[in-house]
Parts: sequence; C-alpha cells; structure tokens
Amino acid sequence: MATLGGAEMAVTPAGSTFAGLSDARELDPKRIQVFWRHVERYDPGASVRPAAATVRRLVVVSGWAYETRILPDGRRQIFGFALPGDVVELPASSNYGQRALVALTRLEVVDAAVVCRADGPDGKTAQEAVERALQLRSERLFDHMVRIGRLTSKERVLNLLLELHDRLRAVHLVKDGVFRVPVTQEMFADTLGLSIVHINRTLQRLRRDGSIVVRGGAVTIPHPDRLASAACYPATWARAASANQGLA
Amino acid sequence: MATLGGAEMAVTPAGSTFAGLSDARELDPKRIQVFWRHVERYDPGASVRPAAATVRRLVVVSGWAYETRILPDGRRQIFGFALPGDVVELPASSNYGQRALVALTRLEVVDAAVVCRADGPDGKTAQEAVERALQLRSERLFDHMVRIGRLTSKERVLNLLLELHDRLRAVHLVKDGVFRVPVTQEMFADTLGLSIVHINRTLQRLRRDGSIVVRGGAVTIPHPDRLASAACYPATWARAASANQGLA
DNA sequence: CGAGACTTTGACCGTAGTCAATTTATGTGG
DNA sequence: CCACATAAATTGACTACGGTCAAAGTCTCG
Repeated sequence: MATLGGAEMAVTPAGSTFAGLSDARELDPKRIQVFWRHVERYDPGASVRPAAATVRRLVVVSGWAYETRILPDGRRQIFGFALPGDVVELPASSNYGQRALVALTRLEVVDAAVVCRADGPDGKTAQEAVERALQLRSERLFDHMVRIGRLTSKERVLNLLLELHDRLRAVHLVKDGVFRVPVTQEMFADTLGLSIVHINRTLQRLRRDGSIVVRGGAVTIPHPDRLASAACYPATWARAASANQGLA
Repeated sequence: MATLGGAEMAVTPAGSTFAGLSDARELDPKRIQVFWRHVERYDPGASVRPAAATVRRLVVVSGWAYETRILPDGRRQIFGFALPGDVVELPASSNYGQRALVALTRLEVVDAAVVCRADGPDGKTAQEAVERALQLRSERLFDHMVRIGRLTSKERVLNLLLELHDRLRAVHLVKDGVFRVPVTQEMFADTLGLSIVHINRTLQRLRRDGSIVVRGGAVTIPHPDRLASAACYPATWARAASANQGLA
C-alpha cells in the first residue's frame, strides 16, 4: 500500500535557488552572493548547531526540519516542521536539551542576522519580515496545541496536512495540488501525540474515504475547503498565510 | 471533599503592590507613579482588550489570566496561565478570535511599552527583562505541548502543578509550600486536553497517594523533587526560573 | 432558603495504545 | 540483476486509558 514518507527529494521551491527569499525585490545578486557564503548545510538526521549563549534565529533556505524534544524515557514530542522560508528560534546550547532542530531532508539554513545585515543600511525590511515570520511560527504553535489537545485523531491528521499544504503552497512547493511530505508515520505520531499504529490506521481511513490521496510520499487533498471545517482548520489561516508569506 | 478551584482571592505577591516588579532596583517612586495611571483592571471572566493593528505586550501586575481559543463547536483549549510578573503577547484584534487573554481573578496589567518607557533613557533594562520574560513564556508553550502530547493524565496534572508551584514561588506567592490555584477543574481539563471527569478522578488519585494536598483551593506539593521525575518535569526548569525571574 | 456553579460518583462506551508478527519498500554489496 | 539487511508500513488480537451521560452531592452567595 502507498506510504506517506518518501525520503529525501529536491525539496526546494520552483524556479528559485533561494526558497522563501525568492520574491522579486529580494533578488539582488550581491545579496545572494553574501548568502552563499553563510549557508549552513545539514544532512538528514543532523541537528542544527545552536549558538553558545544566545537564542539563534535561522531562516530555512531549502529542505525540511523539525523541532523536537525527547524525554528521559524516550518519548518524543515533535513541535512542528520548518519549511523553506520559515524562521525558527533555537535555544542557546546551554539548554539545548530542551529543544532541538533536526534536519529531515538535506537542509540549508542561514542565520537571520546575516539576512538582515545584507538588507540595506539598517536591514529594516528583512528585519520586519523576520519578525513577521516568527509571529506566524508562534501562531502555529498555538494551532498545534489545539490539535493535540482538543482534536480527534482524524481531525489532527487532516488539520496538519491542511496546514502543510497551505504553507507549502505559499512557497510554491505544491504543483497541481500535489505536495511531497518527507515525514515517516512514526514522526507524524510523535507530532500529533498518537501512536504509530493509530496514525497508520487513521491515514488508511482518510485514504479510503477519499479525503486524501497518497502516492509515493506525495499527497493530494482533493477538497481542501470541504475538509477544513471537518478538521477545525481555521479558514482564517489560509488568508493570513497568503496575505503574509513571511520571508517569501 | 476538598476541591481545587477556590474562586478569587488576593492573588498578589507578598508585601508588594507591584507583583513581579517588586525587586529593589525597580521600586522608584516616580516609576510607580507612572504605572498607576496606566494599569488596566479586569474583572474575572473579562477578556483583555487587544490593540487594533499590532500585537500587544502586556505585563501582568497582579492576578491570574489564561490564554485560550474556542473552537466553532465549543471545544476549548487553554494554552496556559499568566501570573504576576509574566509578559504575554496578544494578537491584534483583527485575528483576536484565534486567541484571547481572559482574566481568571481580578486582574491588573500594564502595557509593556509603558514599563519600558518608564525605565531610564532608552528603557534598556526593562526592555531586556520583557524580552527575557517572553522567552520564558515561549519555552512554557513547548513544555505544555509535551504535556498534552506525550504525558499521561497523572503526569500532566502533576507536571502543570509543579510548574505553577515554581512560577508562583519565583514571585513569592508560595507560603510554607502552600499556593492558591484559582482554577476550576473544568479549566484544568481544557488546559490539559482531558475531560472534566477524568481530571476529577486524577486529582483524587493524586490526593489519595499523597502526591498533592488540596485544602480549599490551596495546594501543597509535599515532595516536589521526588515527583518532578515521576511527572517528567524538567528539573532544569526550576533552575532557569529562579536564575531568571522575568520581570521579578 | 434557593439558584447556580462546581465537584463527585457510577455505569458504560469507544478511541487510542500495546504487543507481536508480517509485508512492503529502500538500499547495499557482490 | 539478485541476495540480503534494514527501515517503514501494515495487520490482528487484545487492553486500557480516558470520554460520555446522567444523577447526586457541595459550596457560595444573594
């Protein structure tokens, strides 16, 4: 049967090397030059290096990552996924045990400070974009809390897939309604606070009733609008996401 | 039998009108004067007024509040509690439906901007304190996500109580190990992603086995250290909280 | 005292977890 | 291109944690 995870692939926005920073006005050759030197690359499974004493703000250039914490007894909670164009805040290494950012695919990130510095005299535009992106990330945390706190398993899965769909679409990573989700069912389980077996069965139900279509790690959601209400997915969100695409 | 909620009471730090801002160096009479004029007061159940177009940062002066979202079908998720000395970020009124800050007791708040403005030439000290407090709040969101995502009901309740204990202690609201928790069991349920009935039974179990003592809305945790590990409560946390008390 | 809010209890149900085995990719070296 | 090793997905049987419903008990306060 079809699976959800599909391992690593070219998880980069269409027609642009600089995911999430691809919009016209940002594409100053000089600026890109600057970025190239500062891009950090990680292989799947590697943790992004935190700063020594400060929180670190990172812009995801390409690839997927996930934020996670692992409990002493091995239980794991995944807080969310970082996609191209997202900005993430890493805790200082001193309390890094609390939360790590792990590459899910091949991953490229740039320090937000670099992006801001590169942007004009006082880097105001980029600075604002970073703030906005962090704000969105924060809102997503609340969404996710609702998911794991108050939604049923079916709603959780759908809701998360809808979010990923919208976010990926905002950075042009959805083609003809199809998007790639390089996440194993085990990770989905740890994200949504469910067991892996239950995730598996829930996905099957969703496929059977036609809510989602999964083919080789790529997902399609035939009727996003119809499902949004069934999954308590705030329609508002879609608006906010397209009106305010973070760094895209 | 003893209950948990105990309605409103003087939920203000010991020997100080200005909870969370009571430390020596902050107690400049002029500054307090400024604050008095800007304090906003809310009655239990009232929502704190959001700003029109911007996120609003508020310092809690006294009382409790909770951040919440209500789903179309009535389900509710409470994201956490704001205690004296905490700083909270409210969304702009445009998408205020997403998340509200509601007074749980009589509540006094001040706009963080006011606090910063009042603090010396460029308000740097206060500014930093606000940033730090927001950082702590953010960390608590992650803690809470682990709670509802990966802990058992018993662990969830204990873990939350331990957090409240530590936070209240940091602002001197714990006397002889006893602290007041003006939260109904229904709210606890909506906070921890459980049903009210289950919360009730879980609390009873915890009382029976002596993990907690509840008398008229006041709670004692006889052996915090022993329970911390049983509840996956990061001991680290306590350290961070006392080393870094936000605005206290 | 009565109303309303909150807590407690009992009976029953169902969603989701656990355990363990099987099947299906995915990948690697010969 | 095949054999084998490994990771991921799937299945079945069984359990249990936590939810639902409904009624009764407490507490507070006007």
